[in-house]
Amino acid sequence: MKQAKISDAVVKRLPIYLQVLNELKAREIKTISSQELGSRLEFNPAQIRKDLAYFGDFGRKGIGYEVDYLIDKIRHILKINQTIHVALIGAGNLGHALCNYNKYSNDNMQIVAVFDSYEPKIGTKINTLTVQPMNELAETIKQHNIRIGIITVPAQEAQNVANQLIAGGIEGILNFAPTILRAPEEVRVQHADFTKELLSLAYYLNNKEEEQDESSVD
Amino acid sequence: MKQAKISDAVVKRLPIYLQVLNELKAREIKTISSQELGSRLEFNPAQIRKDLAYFGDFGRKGIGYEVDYLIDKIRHILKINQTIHVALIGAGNLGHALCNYNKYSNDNMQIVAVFDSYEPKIGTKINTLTVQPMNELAETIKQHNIRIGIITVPAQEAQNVANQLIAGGIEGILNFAPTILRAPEEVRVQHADFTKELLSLAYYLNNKEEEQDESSVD
DNA sequence: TAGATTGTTAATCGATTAACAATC
DNA sequence: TAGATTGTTAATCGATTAACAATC
Repeated sequence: MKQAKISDAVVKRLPIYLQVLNELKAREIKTISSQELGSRLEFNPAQIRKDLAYFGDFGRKGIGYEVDYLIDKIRHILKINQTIHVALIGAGNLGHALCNYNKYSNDNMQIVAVFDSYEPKIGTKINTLTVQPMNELAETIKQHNIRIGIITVPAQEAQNVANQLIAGGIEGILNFAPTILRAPEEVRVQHADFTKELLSLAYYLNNKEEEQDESSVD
Repeated sequence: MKQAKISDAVVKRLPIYLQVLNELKAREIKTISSQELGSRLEFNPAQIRKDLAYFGDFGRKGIGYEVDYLIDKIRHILKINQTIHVALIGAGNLGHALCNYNKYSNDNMQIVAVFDSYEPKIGTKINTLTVQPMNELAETIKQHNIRIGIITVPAQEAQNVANQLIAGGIEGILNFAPTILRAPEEVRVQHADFTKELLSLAYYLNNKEEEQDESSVD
């Protein structure tokens, strides 16, 4: 265990490990080696061992990692052993989708409040939650000890919403709007913009390795 | 212009550049330097110049980059000057959200068919599209020259859907299901799993730099 | 014990950044 | 011309991988 500063690359991989481990658990596999975990993920086994070793000695030489134990450790590292309260701003289709995801996932992120600025939506229900007006945001954040805000409003409104979240004392933002948000350093902003994923996917369509063509761009 | 092989890191940044450039264009800014683009994105200017220079000499010394011209070039690189046909599998809330996004975005990705395996959904409409049964997938891919498939089904069904897409001759998959998909090398799979983003966000909540605590994990 | 696999150090690889000649 | 900014080379930094002693 070192607890130097952990690189973003490592942190990004932890949820991936967790995902596979959960699948292994569901299949009642008790133990896994970095070798095998690596082959499932197409990751280098040494990388996996190194990533995990940043946080502790979770494995056993000659044996590997115990699935249940490792799940628990990673959940602990990611803070999802404790429940984290989340607010969602933007009660559109995407907002609905996220609320549903929420129901089924077994991590302890919980959307506890939904907001929208569009008058007719206020007071409507999403599952058990009632859509609230934006002017209740700051108060609700305090009341429910909300630490993360998810932004699912159109791009033009996103910065404004972000500002309100920040003013309300939020610690992290997951932004689905296709725009760059400005935020103070102490507020972590994560961009979950699938249009970017889709566009970079497009790049690879005609660029399958050797068939690259000097003149293609120009 | 070199056209060696371009690293994933570079390709990931192109859509980000495009996004900012589009915003600049909307504000009728004609020209931008790597310096200023960098300050908006908190990217290093040299990195931006280098990224762009992989694809051509798009800038002008002493001046910077012409916004319109650069947009056009990046769109070209990403292949979104041409329309790319997309199929969406899974007509839930997330599927609906993506179909709507589609309407508003100005890139030429177009969802031209929607599929679902759940009987009652088949024949219902999402905007102008009619939800089709899975057994029409392969045929429709060919008919409409569909190159990308978006998977928005539950995790347990995702691999099965992916297999059908692959069998149908798809070139790229954008997977929203929180599971690892197996696919042959020539099919590019991009994971757009926001649960992972959310989880890594959680990590940073209590780990704000110096307040890190040796004993916290153990 | 012999075989397997970890945790970790050292070597490699690749990506980012600094610096600067070229030039608009 | 003088000032600005590119494209690109060289230097730096960081992340990945190989290798192996420790040990279950």
